[in-house]
Amino acid sequence: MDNVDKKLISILMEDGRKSLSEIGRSIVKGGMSHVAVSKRLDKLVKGKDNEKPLVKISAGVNLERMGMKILFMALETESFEVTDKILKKYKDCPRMLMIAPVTGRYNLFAVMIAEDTFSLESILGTCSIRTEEGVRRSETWFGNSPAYPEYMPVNLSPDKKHKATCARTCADCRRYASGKCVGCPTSTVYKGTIYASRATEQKRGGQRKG
Amino acid sequence: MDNVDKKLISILMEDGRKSLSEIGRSIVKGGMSHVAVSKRLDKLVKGKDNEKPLVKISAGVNLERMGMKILFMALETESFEVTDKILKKYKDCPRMLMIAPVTGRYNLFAVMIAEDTFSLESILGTCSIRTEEGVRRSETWFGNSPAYPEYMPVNLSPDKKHKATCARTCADCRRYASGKCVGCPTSTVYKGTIYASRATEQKRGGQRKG
DNA sequence: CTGAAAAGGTTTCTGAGTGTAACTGTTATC
DNA sequence: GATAACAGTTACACTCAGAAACCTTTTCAG
Repeated sequence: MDNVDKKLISILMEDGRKSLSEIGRSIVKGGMSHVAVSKRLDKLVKGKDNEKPLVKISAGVNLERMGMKILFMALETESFEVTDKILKKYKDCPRMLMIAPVTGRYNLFAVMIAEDTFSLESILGTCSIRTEEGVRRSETWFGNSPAYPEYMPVNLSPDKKHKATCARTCADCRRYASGKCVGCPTSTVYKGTIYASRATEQKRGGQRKG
Repeated sequence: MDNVDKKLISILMEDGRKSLSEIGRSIVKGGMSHVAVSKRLDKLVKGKDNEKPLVKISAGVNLERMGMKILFMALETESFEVTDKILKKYKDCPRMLMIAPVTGRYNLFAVMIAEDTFSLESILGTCSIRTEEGVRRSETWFGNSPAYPEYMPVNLSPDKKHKATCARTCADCRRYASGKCVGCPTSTVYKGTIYASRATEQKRGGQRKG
């Protein structure tokens, strides 16, 4: 990975859909052919066999405009096994923004998001990592959307075919029943409007095929 | 933003450069024309006048493959003014991964990255937020790259024309002089290989124009 | 309740963008 | 010094994507 690759990544950070030809025009003095840009990008995005690619081009969502609330969690787990189990279980949760093992007064850090502060409370008190077996203690901090980055990957259309990764059922939850929590976006009973749901089905006009 | 938009974002999260035609084929049953997909994407990515766009398509870098180390920082500042000043000053730092005001035992949270643990120590002890005026106390946690997300936006080719956002000069720093810190990626004296530098200039063969 | 405007979609057309193949010039290696 | 690997080029055929014109449904003001 040389400076040209780094410049390429830098350009694609600004606009991930910029055309190869246009990138070629601005990546080096005098320009570079779209074929050369394509070859470089392919190597970065596809990687070698049995290796994770170095780069991924992906859509991010503006958390502030979505009105998302954020939750920082520091946790102490009993063992590596517990940490591993939690990592596996929660990394596909559509509310997870970041999860990382650390060293210090705690050994696991997680950043999660929710539609509103009520749902955030539910995540915290009822259906989340903090209440997992093997978690000794935890500390949390609330916030509005972060100042940086403005855009984060959030799966707004999670698969509803499978059970929630946290293995909990909103339908049986008192918080959900009392209307204090919009529920899990992976469940069919989800009531919010941020993630895909019945509430956000298409309504306005549009010509159907034919 | 309806469920089709959410599906669109979801598809672009997997591959931000997928062609509009291909997206059209998979976004709804029976398919959708590339023109319709384009109109939707335009609205999401460009937004209305005077409004931040909802979506940004961007390149992310695999932190683990880059061997990045991570630093979680919780800080207590004296006032909103101090917090604001720090946010403005540090949000463009190429080592910043996330920075967010919070409520709780601390009122500011930051996640930063470094090439190695020595440089991480420098960030912590010498040239970073923790040592800013108006910061009462802080707590930090070290870690390797996060389990999720695998890809994060990191500006590998930061502008070297301007002064470092933190307004410090590596050339005068003892840590830098003694070889314990690779220095700031925005400076011309940067010695690391992760961000763009003289050490990562192109060397191998290549046909030049003509 | 009615008609215009807005929203969302379609088809068609055309220039711009992209993948493949063949080839050229450097650099590293044995 | 020959050779392989690497990084880039041009040429060409095919695909993609923006523009324009038009269709259908929904919303909303009067």
